[in-house]
Amino acid sequence: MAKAKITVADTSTEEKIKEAARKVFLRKGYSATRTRDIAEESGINLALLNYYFRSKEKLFHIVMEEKFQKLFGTIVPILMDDTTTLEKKFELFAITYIRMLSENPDLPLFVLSELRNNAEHMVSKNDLMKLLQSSNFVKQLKEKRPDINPLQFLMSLLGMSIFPFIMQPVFSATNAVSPQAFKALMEERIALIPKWAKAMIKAK
Amino acid sequence: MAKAKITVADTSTEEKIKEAARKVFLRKGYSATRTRDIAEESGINLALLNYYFRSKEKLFHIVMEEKFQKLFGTIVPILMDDTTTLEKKFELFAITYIRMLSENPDLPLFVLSELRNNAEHMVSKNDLMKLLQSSNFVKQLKEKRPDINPLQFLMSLLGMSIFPFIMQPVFSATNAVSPQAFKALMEERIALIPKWAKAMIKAK
DNA sequence: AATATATTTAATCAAATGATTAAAATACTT
DNA sequence: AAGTATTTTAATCATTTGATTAAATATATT
Repeated sequence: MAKAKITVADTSTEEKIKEAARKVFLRKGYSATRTRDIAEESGINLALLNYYFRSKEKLFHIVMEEKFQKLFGTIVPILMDDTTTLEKKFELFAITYIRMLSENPDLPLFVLSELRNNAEHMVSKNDLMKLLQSSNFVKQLKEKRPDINPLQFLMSLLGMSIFPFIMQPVFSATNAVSPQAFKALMEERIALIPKWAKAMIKAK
Repeated sequence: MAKAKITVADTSTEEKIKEAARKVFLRKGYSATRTRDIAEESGINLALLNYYFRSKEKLFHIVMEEKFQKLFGTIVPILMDDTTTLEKKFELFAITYIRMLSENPDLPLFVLSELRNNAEHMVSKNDLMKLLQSSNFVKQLKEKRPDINPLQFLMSLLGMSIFPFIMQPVFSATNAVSPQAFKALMEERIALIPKWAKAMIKAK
């Protein structure tokens, strides 16, 4: 009944299940994932999943929390920094975000599509948007372009960065863009996005 | 055994089921949707779903085909048109696409997230990308900016347009942007996107 | 070693779910 | 109206699936 409190360094079973859960949930989403998939993927007995995490739902919540943080938390420090110029933020944003997404290509679709159904899974929900609203990035945007809602720029930056990864399934299935070609496109994009962002800021 | 071949104008039951299927599938996705949900939503007996469509899978496929076409087919005529300038295409694209998405806000997340799992559901897959590759839009982009892969511009345009709708669940759940405010932002975006696109094309 | 505690396993439950069937109701044809 | 085909319904199946239980094994504690 009393869970594994002692076994702190135990990354063995519990962590194996979590790792498998990350993999399967991210690939198939909550509803299409069977607890048996996770058990099989991690090579453990099905009952252990419930022994360690009580339920599919609870395990999912842990994964979701991690991934939400990864998807949106990554950019926060960059946008908050009040020692960098707006232009520099564009550059840091692009390189950080595109690189992170390249290593976690199914992160956006996972988080955003799961959020659609269960908004209650939204972690640190109030924090995020308020944080961004009060960021140095937003302040700088307002100074440069007081005529445009900063959210418009933010959505564009995020969209230009995230959207290609959301489209990747389409590219793959159509054989239009090979994985290698996609990777190259994303590397090229790291330079393009800040260039474009600067042009957008100036556009009248 | 012989299905309804005679009743062609019958939009009654069959169409009622399809309409309910559109609604439920789009809101919850394939896996989270139960055939009983669709039956209840359309007010019909569960067995009728299988009577008319054989299986959940088949019914889904019909809906998916429609929605895929709507998400990507909408822009094809605009991009193919060789009587309009590149700048005009930006404008037509933005107004057409944003307006369509405003009326179908959960279209992108539905199509793209379902496509992730079942790429086989991709309809007219070869056609789409080849069509775009040979479009007047791509030709014009190549002329103006031979140094940049046209796909980079296309992804940005699509991303800037589609991404806000994919983010909508986040906005709603965080109470950061009310539905009315979102609608206003999107209307504003209809003018912003072509302006930005023009600036991006010129950016060196 | 003996005992207690924690972990793992195999078997099983109960509910949910996609699908089918046989009968009833309705519509159509002659 | 009678007969035939189509549509609809209620009941039921067979699987799947999340979860539990009780026993077995391993690990720690004394």
